[in-house]
Amino acid sequence: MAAPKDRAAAVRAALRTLVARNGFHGASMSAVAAQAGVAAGTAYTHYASKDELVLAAYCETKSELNLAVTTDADPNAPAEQWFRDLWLSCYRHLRANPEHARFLLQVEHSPYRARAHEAALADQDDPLLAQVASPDIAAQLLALPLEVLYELALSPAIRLAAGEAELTDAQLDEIAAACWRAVSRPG
Amino acid sequence: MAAPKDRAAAVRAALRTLVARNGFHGASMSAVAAQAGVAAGTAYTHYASKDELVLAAYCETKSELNLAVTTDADPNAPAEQWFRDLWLSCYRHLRANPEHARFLLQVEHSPYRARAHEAALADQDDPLLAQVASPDIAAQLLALPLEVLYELALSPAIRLAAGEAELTDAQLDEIAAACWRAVSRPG
DNA sequence: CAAGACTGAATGAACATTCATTCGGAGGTG
DNA sequence: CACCTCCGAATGAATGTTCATTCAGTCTTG
Repeated sequence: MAAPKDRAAAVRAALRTLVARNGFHGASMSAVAAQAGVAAGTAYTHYASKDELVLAAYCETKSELNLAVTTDADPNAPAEQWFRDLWLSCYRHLRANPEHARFLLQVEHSPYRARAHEAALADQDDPLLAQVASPDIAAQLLALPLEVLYELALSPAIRLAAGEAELTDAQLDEIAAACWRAVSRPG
Repeated sequence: MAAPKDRAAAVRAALRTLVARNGFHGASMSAVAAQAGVAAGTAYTHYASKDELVLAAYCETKSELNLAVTTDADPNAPAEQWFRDLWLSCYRHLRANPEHARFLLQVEHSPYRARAHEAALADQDDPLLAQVASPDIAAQLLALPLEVLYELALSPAIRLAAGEAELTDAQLDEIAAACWRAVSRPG
């Protein structure tokens, strides 16, 4: 858009913006190209198809989130504090970029879901998985499938960041604590 | 489909099935009509547009869920038990009808979201809201916006029901308890 | 037989994708 | 330095397809 430098990145960002705002319906390739400030054909010099572009934008978005989250949380800290920092930085990163949150949710509930997860795994392994597997932390978590723990713990952060509600710092601390109460062994 | 009685209902069900399976992309009006076993024009005898059909199918799906859930949970029981029954019946109803779960999620993360909520409110008031507002129960919940409590408590039931993972009864009890731990006042 | 439900081919708009063409600059040549 | 030649990125009008919606006519039912 501004910098005529990386047009592929501009196209990815434009797709993310339009999908977040108007859904896949409202994100035709010509609308995406217009939003990116390039010609209709340009997207196809970088991505073979719309599907490929969607997957690339998903991987980029997810990897930015991973970066934000793993930068802020110290896996050697006590598990409860590690989780709190993780949760809050996930929420804050997405609240600062609500389009990212809404795009992620939309892809993850669409038929792209399976292919997107596959592509994201191929793109980079999830650094979060490694941290969760560490003995200190694993010992304090419920013995449930990772998918379930994810739904209880981190997924609320994404959905709340995508929502309209404005939450105070105190509320966020309370919610992060609530998620920790959900996934950690009681007592 | 089976009964040639209520074609409007058949069309709603067909839309739900196709959207759940293939997303809004894969649910063209002609595909929906074919799935419902009627002609392309027939849907328009009952609904003025595709949007109207989507909203009607959403309202129907949501109201069936409401019915299942409020039948099983006794608002006069102790709050913890009330919640457990509520959570489990929500999960079980949707697990028995995974297309309902996937359809709901897909609508709620699409640009239909706002209009769908509006339509569902107009269609019938949410009996859950009344129960949550009752003093016995409200006193034991965290003082957070309802939207937040919903994300922490009931939303995981829907998403887990939409997922592929098979969960045992013991795991379900554990997860329902985890959600209750999240939204109830600790101590 | 009247009124409505139903049909499915027809319509025009919108879409993803293609491709003949243009553009800008890197490198070679005199 | 001026000039020419390439080359891949970028363009945007054109293409063929698919879609939501319509409607003239057929069938059902009371």
